Amino acid sequence: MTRGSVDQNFLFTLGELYRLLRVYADKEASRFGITRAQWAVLAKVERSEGMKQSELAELLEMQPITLTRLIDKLCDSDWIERRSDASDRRVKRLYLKKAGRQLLGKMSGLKSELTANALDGINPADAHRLLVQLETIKENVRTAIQTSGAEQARKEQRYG
Amino acid sequence: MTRGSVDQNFLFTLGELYRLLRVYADKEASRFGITRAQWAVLAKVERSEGMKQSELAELLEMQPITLTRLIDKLCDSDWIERRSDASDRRVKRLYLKKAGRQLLGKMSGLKSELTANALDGINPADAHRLLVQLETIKENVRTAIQTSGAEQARKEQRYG
DNA sequence: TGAATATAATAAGCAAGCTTATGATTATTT
DNA sequence: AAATAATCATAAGCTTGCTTATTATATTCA
Repeated sequence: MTRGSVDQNFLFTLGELYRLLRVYADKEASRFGITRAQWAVLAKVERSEGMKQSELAELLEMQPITLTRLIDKLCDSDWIERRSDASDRRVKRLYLKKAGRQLLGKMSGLKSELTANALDGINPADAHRLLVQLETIKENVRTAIQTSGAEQARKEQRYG
Repeated sequence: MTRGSVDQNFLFTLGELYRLLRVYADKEASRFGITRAQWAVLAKVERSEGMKQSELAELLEMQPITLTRLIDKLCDSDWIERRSDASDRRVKRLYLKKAGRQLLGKMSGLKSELTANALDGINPADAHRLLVQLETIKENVRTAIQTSGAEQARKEQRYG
């Protein structure tokens, strides 16, 4: 099998899968009164409480302002809270509140269920390899974005 | 390696990768005056000209109205055209125009380049397997969405 | 010290998804 | 034949991404 056939599909297939998965996860998560996007943020906060918003945005590969608005909603629902940093008054640090911790507890089974349904028919070893490959690709794309940005800057400097 | 570790990551990792890939592809596609979303539509039209909008929306896993707006832009740019169906006057069928065909020609190298950069370090056999797995997962999720919808309807009928 | 620069969070406005609703047309049923 | 249901494209309004700009605060360095 050549790379040609992959060329034709990888980029767009991933987009289509993402759309489906979003619909699916949103639908299931809505039973808990939360969206998939908010859930992703809440789950990351659980894994590393006390982070700055800017750090969290980087972990989630999203822009700070995008995160700000998601956090607004999580705070409105009393699942997390912003606490001002003592030594740097620009910074807000994020902490789970009791209701947030309880919600995550209730939702832990859902994530397993969604993942299991999505990966149905793929054996655990393959599933693991798949995940590793997705992480590799993430890293590649991150690098490519930086490289193409640098390329751009270089050209602008030369020709601008 | 157990499925547990995959549980913790698959769902959200895919979302993060999608976001990165979107930024990357949009950035590169913008050199051609097109967005990633429009490009995906244009490429599908190329592969099967004469499709109805509703068929295309299904192929792209997107809502008809979402597609309508993307098509509006592709038509504005004179890359494709809507032609009314002779036997069913509700239907519009989509055809590439000359400029669209030319644009796709110019962009064919870009798709290969983006894919190659993203899949750097993954050998062709693995890349192929990855793509097959993504298609499997797409099918699984499509099924899961339908199933959970049916489940819902059944419950509503029973308890509503 | 004080001015320039960098950083954290937010804001405003655009893009492209979604759901729900509507009008036009076609298909089906009675 | 008429009534009912289904389908196609579109519309309006919401969400969650993005970019670019603003405000407050920290840091650097001359």
